[in-house]
Amino acid sequence: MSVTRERIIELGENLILTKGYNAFSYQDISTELGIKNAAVHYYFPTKANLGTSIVKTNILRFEEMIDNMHSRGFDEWKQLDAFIKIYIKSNREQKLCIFGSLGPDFDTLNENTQNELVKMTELIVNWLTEILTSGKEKGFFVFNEDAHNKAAMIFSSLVASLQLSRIVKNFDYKSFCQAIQEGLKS
Amino acid sequence: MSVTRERIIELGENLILTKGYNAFSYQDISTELGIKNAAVHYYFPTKANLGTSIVKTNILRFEEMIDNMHSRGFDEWKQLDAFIKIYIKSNREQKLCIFGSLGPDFDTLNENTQNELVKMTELIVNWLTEILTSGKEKGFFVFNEDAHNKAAMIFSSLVASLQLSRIVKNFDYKSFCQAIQEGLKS
DNA sequence: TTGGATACTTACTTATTAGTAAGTATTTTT
DNA sequence: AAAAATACTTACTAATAAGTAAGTATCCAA
Repeated sequence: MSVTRERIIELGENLILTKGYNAFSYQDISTELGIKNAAVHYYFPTKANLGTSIVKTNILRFEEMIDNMHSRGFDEWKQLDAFIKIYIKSNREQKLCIFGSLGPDFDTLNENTQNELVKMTELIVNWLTEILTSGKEKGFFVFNEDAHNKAAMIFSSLVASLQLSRIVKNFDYKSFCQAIQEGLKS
Repeated sequence: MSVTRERIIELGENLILTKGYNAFSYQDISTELGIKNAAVHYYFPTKANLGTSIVKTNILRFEEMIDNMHSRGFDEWKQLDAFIKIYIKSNREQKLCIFGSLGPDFDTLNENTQNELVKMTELIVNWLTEILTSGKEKGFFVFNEDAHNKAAMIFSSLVASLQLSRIVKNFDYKSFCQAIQEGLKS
């Protein structure tokens, strides 16, 4: 596939994660890549196409990560840890996650982009619910809440704390993530 | 104070909570109020002025709620419950909260709006930290995490789950909030 | 070597945006 | 009754947005 196409997706994603979907323009992308506005439209006729492709890329990336962890035989702790490490990296790079960025703009998104975002979100929450359930069965995790609620709690915590971390000074993101993990022990 | 001015703030806030800051325009407001574009600029010369006023209004509203709860002698459980009820109401109205809406757009906001948003966020998180701390001392709440992290966890959970609720079908927001409260018991 | 696919650029259009200057009607104050 | 403040409207401007039609250069395959 085209290098330019991939760079547009990468840059578009970064723009969504920093400025938000409705604040970035094709001009932002074309200027950064040293190409013209119309060249971006050549690959992605509409902004909705680009948005949808970015979410689809995130879905693929997540599915690959899960496959990878399964083939490496990661246990529930290791899987949760790998997931949390994604957020620690995002925080280090001063970025939000794709759900936290696109979520608030949901109503303004194209139907296809909305559908992909729903798919991605359900994929993540269902996966989290599953590893919490099996991890609890194996005695790894201890919690009283319904597994789906617990998954939603952990996911929500990670998502919104990326925003908290940008806004509240001296917010210790790593310590926060450790607290989430500690909370699953006793 | 002017009725129109207050209606602009109210409508502006609703637009932020549903479409997001960068997706709403003065036209949206003027059309809805049956006035002209320039009339909105008469009260709020720039969009940044309006944004800042909306956040300031939220700060005042929150401070009034705290004062009110103190004068009514609310204990820590009742205070937390009142706070959570705000979110349950927002969810019922299919709205996000002001932090969850403006947070992702932080970098695109005017400096004054940013400062007010920081103020509001610290106000909420510090208040939550305080009632968690005193509630734990009194034996009301049980948790092992650092109080500040626990406050950030509860706040983040409430914020991002409003987004989850709009996106994941059959998400039971009330049950989710109950799980948060149950988690503070044993 | 020629036809077509690929990867763009040039040069637009149309719509929407935030914002403003100047004017007007109404109410309030002096 | 006159002056001034209030609450707008009219009529714009300048910038930026998404999007498009038509053209060009390069490369690859038949």
